[in-house]
Amino acid sequence: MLGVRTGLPVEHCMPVVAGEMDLWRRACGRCSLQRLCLPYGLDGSDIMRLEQLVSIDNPVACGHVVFEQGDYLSALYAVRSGAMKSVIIDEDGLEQVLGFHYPGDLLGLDGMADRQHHCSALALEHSTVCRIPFERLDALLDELPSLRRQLMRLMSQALLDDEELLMSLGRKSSEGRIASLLLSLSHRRELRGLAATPVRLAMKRADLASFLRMRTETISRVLKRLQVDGIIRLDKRDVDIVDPGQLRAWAGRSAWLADQ
Amino acid sequence: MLGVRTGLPVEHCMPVVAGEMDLWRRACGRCSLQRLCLPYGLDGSDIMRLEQLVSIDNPVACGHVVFEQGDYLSALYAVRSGAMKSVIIDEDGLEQVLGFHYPGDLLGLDGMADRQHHCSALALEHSTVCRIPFERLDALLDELPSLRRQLMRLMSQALLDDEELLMSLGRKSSEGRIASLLLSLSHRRELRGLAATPVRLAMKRADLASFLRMRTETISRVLKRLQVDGIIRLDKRDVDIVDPGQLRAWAGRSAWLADQ
DNA sequence: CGTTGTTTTGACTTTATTCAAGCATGGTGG
DNA sequence: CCACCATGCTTGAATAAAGTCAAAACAACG
Repeated sequence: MLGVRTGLPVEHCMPVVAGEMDLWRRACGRCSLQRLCLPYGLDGSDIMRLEQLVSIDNPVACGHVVFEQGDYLSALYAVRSGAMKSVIIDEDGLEQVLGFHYPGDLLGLDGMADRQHHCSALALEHSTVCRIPFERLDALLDELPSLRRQLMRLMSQALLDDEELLMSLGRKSSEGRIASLLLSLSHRRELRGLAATPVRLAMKRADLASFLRMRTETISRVLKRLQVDGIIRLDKRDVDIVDPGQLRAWAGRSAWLADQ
Repeated sequence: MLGVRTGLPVEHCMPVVAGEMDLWRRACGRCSLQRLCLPYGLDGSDIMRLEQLVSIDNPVACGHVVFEQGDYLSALYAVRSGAMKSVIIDEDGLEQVLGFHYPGDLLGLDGMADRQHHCSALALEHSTVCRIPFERLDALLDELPSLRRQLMRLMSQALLDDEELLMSLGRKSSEGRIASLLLSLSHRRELRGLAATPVRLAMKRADLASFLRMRTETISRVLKRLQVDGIIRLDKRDVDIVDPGQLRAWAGRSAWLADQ
């Protein structure tokens, strides 16, 4: 049903649960993304209480926003299907991509400190999100220790992810950065029960460039080089990882020597 | 007392409370860093309960570690005086600096997900830290909603800080990155009630280089350029910000143009 | 089927890195 | 107390990697 509704290819419909009419409110308990998302670690009755706050928003069309930088943070969001990016627009109006987000990822965590969104989240393709009203979540956190723990785990994990990004941006050549990104996208597919290898890039080259701090031309050239070397096979936005070993070698190879 | 004990210049002794003998256990309630740290937002009796877990560790000598990458996360730490850096050592043994930390900053947040430290924290100068045993903190979080909220605020803020760093690494020329860092260090001084301008760099050039993803030679050259332009005055590790306006201009100036 | 937006390619330039010395500084032991 | 060594910092010249600009090729969409 939802699958039909969203009209997405099968791999983007992971969180769909078949059956009843009003599954909107009871989505978490049956959602296949549970273990990546807020419900992980909760027992049955706790999940039911969580479900009572969560609502599934209207689908978001490609290019449309879920929330905007500067918005009052009235809710957190979880990606349910599709793919999103988070961006910051600076004073000069330039866009910086901060991350790409897939089903199960929580959005808005960076705005909890001052109840304000510091980045915008927008869909890279037709997507759906779950809305988790913040006030009610905040109240529930004091009642359900396991929910509190899981949210903190997710925040801690987000910090870790940022560190990993910082690491790869810091030490790697442009091929290394692209290699890292491709491996990361591939790994995220595996976490969601999908095949590791044909990775579809939902974002355009300019988004990749912004995220990896390079120019679109460089992205293009590096992808080409990786293809020529027989490491990937590239067809528009579909990347087939032919030689994961060599890709990992690139990702691990530090561009610079140590200083100390 | 503590001030004498640590033998630090006055500005590094911010959290010191004068008077009684065993103030170790009652430090939070009187600590001048309260509003930057865990106790913020707690009422008197809650602070007392927090204090019961917090202990002040032995001073850490310059270059020594508080915890090491890979260690079991038995506690979080708060910087009490001095300055620290957090680093990750990768497979090849190369060190990447992830951040610099000042009194009131919480360390170890990125390891809460899997109860394991993912980076090492070491002192850049003689420093003291407060130790917050994780098990007991975790238990207390379920009892004190305001503590739970403050910890989440701090984690959210840490995410925001990472985003800001990613922004500046992404868009700025090498002068811009150094300008951003100097302004950030200066701002942190202000947050702690110190004068904005003479900023002392507790870290060596190699640390700055690793953090800002450049080479020590480049750091050297850029600092020189900023001095020649009359924006800063540099004396070894002391930086006097002569023209904050121009420094901000550099920090804000994007190195690259937008794409689309 | 033309208009628009995205991606690729090529020639050229800039910027930061690399390599190689040289200069301070601070601590140690003779 | 001073020579000496280790460490950290600076400087200069050559190099390479990635950025810029311009244009063409390609895909998508109405």
